[in-house]
Amino acid sequence: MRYSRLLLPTLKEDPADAEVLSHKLMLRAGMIRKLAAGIYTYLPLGYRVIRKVEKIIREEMNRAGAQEVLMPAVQPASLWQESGRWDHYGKELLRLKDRKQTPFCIGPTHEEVVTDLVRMNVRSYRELPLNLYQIQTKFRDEIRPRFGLMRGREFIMKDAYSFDRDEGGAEESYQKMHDAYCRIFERCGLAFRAVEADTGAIGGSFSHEFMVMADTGEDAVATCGACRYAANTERAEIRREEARHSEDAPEALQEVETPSKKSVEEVAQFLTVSPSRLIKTLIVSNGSGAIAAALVRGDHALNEIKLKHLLGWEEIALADAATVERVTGGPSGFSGPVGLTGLPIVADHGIASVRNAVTGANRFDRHLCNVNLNRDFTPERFADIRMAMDGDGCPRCAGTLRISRGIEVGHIFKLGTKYSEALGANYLDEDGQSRPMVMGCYGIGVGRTAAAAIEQNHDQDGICWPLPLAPYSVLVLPLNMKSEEVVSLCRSHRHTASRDHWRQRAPTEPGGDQGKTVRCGRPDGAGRGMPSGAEASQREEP
RNA sequence: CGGGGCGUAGCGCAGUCUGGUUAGCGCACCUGCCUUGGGAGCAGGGGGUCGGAGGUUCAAAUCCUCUCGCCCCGACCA
Repeated sequence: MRYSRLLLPTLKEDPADAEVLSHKLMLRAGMIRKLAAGIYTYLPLGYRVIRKVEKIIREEMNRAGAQEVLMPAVQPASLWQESGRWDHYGKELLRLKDRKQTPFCIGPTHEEVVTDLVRMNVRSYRELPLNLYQIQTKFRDEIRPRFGLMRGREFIMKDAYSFDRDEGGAEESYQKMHDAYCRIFERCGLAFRAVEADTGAIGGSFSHEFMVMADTGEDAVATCGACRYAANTERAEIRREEARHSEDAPEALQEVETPSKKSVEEVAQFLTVSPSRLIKTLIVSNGSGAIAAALVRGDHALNEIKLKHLLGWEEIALADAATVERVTGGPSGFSGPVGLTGLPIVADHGIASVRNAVTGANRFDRHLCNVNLNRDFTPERFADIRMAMDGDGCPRCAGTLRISRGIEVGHIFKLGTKYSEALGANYLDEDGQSRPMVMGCYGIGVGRTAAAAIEQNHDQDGICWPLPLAPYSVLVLPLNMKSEEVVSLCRSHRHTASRDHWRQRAPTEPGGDQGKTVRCGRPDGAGRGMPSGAEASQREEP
């Protein structure tokens, strides 16, 4: 491709609406343009990068024995009603009607469609295991699309679905995908980690996320320095420390005035105690009537997902002010466990060791001091319901957890029989018995992977693509247009140039910073992350 | 959906508070000259229904009302 013919609208300044680096650089390097919130056009350069990511994915998926298909983006509501997700998926599911008023949706994911396909066409255990994948545009009507390709509403995703005879087979399929994903992200030149994750709305029994480590990542990851344990903080377990009871003797309960001091910091400062002496009481609701109280230490944060699973709820949110007032008798900000009745109280393990604690008094501008477990209040159960923090104990070994940021570029789930049972995807085993297939599903955000590569590979001058993702591998740059020799050499090889070729042929050896870029908008292709490797000139090398 | 902010040329902005020339500036774009070993220079030029609708006024980018779009902070997720 001749550089001068390329549709490559570069910008010298950051567009005002771009926040993160990968978004800014992709816009400035002329790779993407926005059509609407979270909806982007891929320009020639950007699409080449996308295609390179896809190519790596295809090769590794095929190598792992998966077969490529392409399923419809528009899907009948009836299938989603059958799986039960029409009512549960929420507003992210873009729903529409055709001219006959039949309801449809635009696929945010394809468990329903692929399970339907398989139930109609696979009958025998002889046909299993089966793994089908596709690379396709998805639509999720995200509440807040942001950061360019990092969280779009329309986005390109590779999704794969495995079908096995039994749990053992499903675990093998899962492991194969795990390994394939590792190869894919390695080949993309990314520093990543596979971490244990929550299964979220997709459902299923366990899952791993593939995180590209980057400070701008939206997810927090807890990793152990001593063993291989790594988990999303949504899920990360915390080693239970032996409760170290303080030596302090329990003192008499005392109510104190704390005028307009609501937050932990305010109260701790006002009463001159450490935040770890406070016990936070959070009233949560499942949105359909159920409420519960959660107790965590003042210096800890509630993990709503852990609590949600513990309570067996489908949804969880902090209760609104009116609900808090109704169940505690006091305004929000002053809740406490003492005298709290009529709802389940769950306590984090961390509060077991707190003596003479400070809690809300369930009265406006009042807190209680010297609150003690079992004397003043008794939780119904203790559990791990808080967020892992830097320095917490690893649940698997004696090591310590560290928290870092990551971008979720891939997610694999072991689904079990959730969808095969709902939709009747059964097969006949060797004994002629009908059994539900055991499923897994596996996703990669293609555009997000490209964006993550930029977050991880850039310098002050622009994008430094890992070579396997670079839009072009060589930029031939004739530096002396007056020399017919130089010009004709460049012309004659511009279609066939490869890096190796140019190493042999070009009079000038590429510089030491191949694949690296110099600046956005520079005429040598720098800043778009095109390696400015080969130069043709007549100057003698020193 | 709650909270905050922004819509003026392709991009980045000024002008709006305090209504009043032909709506400006930088980059980009076009033409000519010149230049060409790292984002050239000089001269000239094109491009705006000031997000939209309604209102107030002799007069609206500017004031009022409504509306649409977009961005940021929280719950969702590849």
